[in-house]
Amino acid sequence: MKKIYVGNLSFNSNDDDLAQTFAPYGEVTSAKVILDRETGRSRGFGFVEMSDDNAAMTAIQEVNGKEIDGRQLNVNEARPREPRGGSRW
DNA sequence: GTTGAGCGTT
Repeated sequence: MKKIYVGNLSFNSNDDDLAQTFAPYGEVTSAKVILDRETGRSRGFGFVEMSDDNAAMTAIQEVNGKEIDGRQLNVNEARPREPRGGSRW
């Protein structure tokens, strides 16, 4: 399983659009466009998870730079998300 | 427009 970061997304993109973008390259197990928690609008980036690592890496190479709605996607392996939790737990 | 969320207190 590979986690992929997708940046420079069009604000018109949503979770499903993201899934469809990667679907041709392998099994997309999860796709999510990050929305601004306060406004509910797109933050311009998202994450995709694929079950097959090499399919994911191929997808990264193929989708990276892909122009969508006039913007070129910035795709690469995602970095780990900071652990959740408040200042003390 | 660039690396995810939330509860709720130090």
